[in-house]
Amino acid sequence: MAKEITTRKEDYAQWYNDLVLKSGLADYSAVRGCMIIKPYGFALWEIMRDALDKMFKDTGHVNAYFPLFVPKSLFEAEETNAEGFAKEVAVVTHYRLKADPDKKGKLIVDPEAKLEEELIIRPTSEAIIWSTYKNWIQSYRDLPLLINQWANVVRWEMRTRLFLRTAEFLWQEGHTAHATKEEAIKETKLILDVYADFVENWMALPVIKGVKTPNERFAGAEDTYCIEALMQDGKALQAGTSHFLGQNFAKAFDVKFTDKNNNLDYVWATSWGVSTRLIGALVMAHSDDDGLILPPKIAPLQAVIIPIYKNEDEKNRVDEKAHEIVKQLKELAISVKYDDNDNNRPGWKFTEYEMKGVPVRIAIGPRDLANNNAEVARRDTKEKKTISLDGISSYIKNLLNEIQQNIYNRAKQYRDENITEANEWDEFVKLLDEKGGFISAHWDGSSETEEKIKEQTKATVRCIPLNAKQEDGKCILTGKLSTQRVLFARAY
RNA sequence: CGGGAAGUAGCGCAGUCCGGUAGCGUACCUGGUUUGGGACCAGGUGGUCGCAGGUUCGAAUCCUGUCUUCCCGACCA
Repeated sequence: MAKEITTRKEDYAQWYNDLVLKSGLADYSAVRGCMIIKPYGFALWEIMRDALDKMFKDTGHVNAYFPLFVPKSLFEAEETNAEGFAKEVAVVTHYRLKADPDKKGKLIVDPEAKLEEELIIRPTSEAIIWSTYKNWIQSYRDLPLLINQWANVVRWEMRTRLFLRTAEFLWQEGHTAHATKEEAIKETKLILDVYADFVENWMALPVIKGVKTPNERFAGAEDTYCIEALMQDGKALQAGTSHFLGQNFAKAFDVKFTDKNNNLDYVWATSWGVSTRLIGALVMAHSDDDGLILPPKIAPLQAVIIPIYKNEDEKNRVDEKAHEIVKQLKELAISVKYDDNDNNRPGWKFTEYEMKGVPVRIAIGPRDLANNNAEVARRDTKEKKTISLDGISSYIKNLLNEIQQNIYNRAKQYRDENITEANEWDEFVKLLDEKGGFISAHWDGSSETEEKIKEQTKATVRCIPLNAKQEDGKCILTGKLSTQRVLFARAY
């Protein structure tokens, strides 16, 4: 049977869906817009989560956990934030069901059990966390407070898409409190660097660090920093955000501290998060028609060994060699599986592990045994080589590093080739329609202009790059003066 | 929330116009032959046709209502 995944750029959404569903990462739930992360997908998330978690801890953060339910009165305390999320929160209004008097075996919401105050299911946890921080912070000695939480959140989106936009998703959200504005801004940027480091070095996905325009800013933030990545269909994806919240939440929740000079002041805050959306980014950035391509550093399985045999005797001889290789690879901390399941034939296994994105495949059969060889295939280039069994483990260790680097280089080359400068409006529109990717152009800095550009082209300012050089120019739409280019793109 | 499409076996679909025993592919089970890129042969299991009403001797099929999902917009990480 031929592989069912077919890629055509115009059917990118369908291709992406098929890939996620068939590679064993996730399923759709019967509950609208929610996803089920399958064991393989969760293993991938665990690796990503553990790597990030370590990076947070290495930078002085600790984990905690806060409630799923947020009383409406707390939720509405920070007005900008509340209004920003109001349209997409799930609301709990009752606390009990009862038997339906009209239909046997059915239940109805008990009208007697209406809550005095509705509970919001967190779309993000600023409200519940800051109402708690109020009690935890009195003095500068309590600061900085550097807390992260791994949790699920719910945002009732009109339209959902596996991993990229689901009604419920898993993420981490950091919430920190600081004595000074400078320290809080430093924290915001530190986390941005952590995110960029993780996405580039673990996920092999190059990103652009930047600041959001006021239109795209997180509701309740003073500044939103972000990392932006480019997908293979030319659309941009926001991969992570880090917000400088100023004193907005401290004021809304009355979180004050006494400083060294005995002055009372509001604390300065940050919040930051990345979600299971990163898995979507990974799939869309690296994969091909044959399935997933996972960077070795986050692949749940880095290598797989597939035996080829015609009878028991051959199988026994292959087994012996395979177990030796497994042992050697494990000594080098390489995750490996010997798939000697007799139910599937070798060809089936080849296709299966390619679909799952396993970086390296080792095949051993009688032909190889006779020559003390194995066939080693790499997923990123699909190249196959015959390698001597002597020293094969170190060969594979090097190969994994090479694959990691190659996947990154490939993505970076593609990304760089798809950042195009535009200086005229017609050129700008043409580039968006025909080439896609990031368009680097001047913008007059006004929300109205950004809004007009979005209406006419569906493109938004993805970010104002942090490392942008200063350069005089004219706004792509209005012709007004501008001092630096910003990145536009159509985005997910 | 606006515009389109679809709900029939685990999955993918045909059948619906024109009402008359529930079909195909795949998966699954049994036996045998196979095994270097998703094997083949034979036999078999599995479905109150999304749900609720209605018309009819008879409804997957016609009518009414309803729920859900997908796609395209607006919103969003």
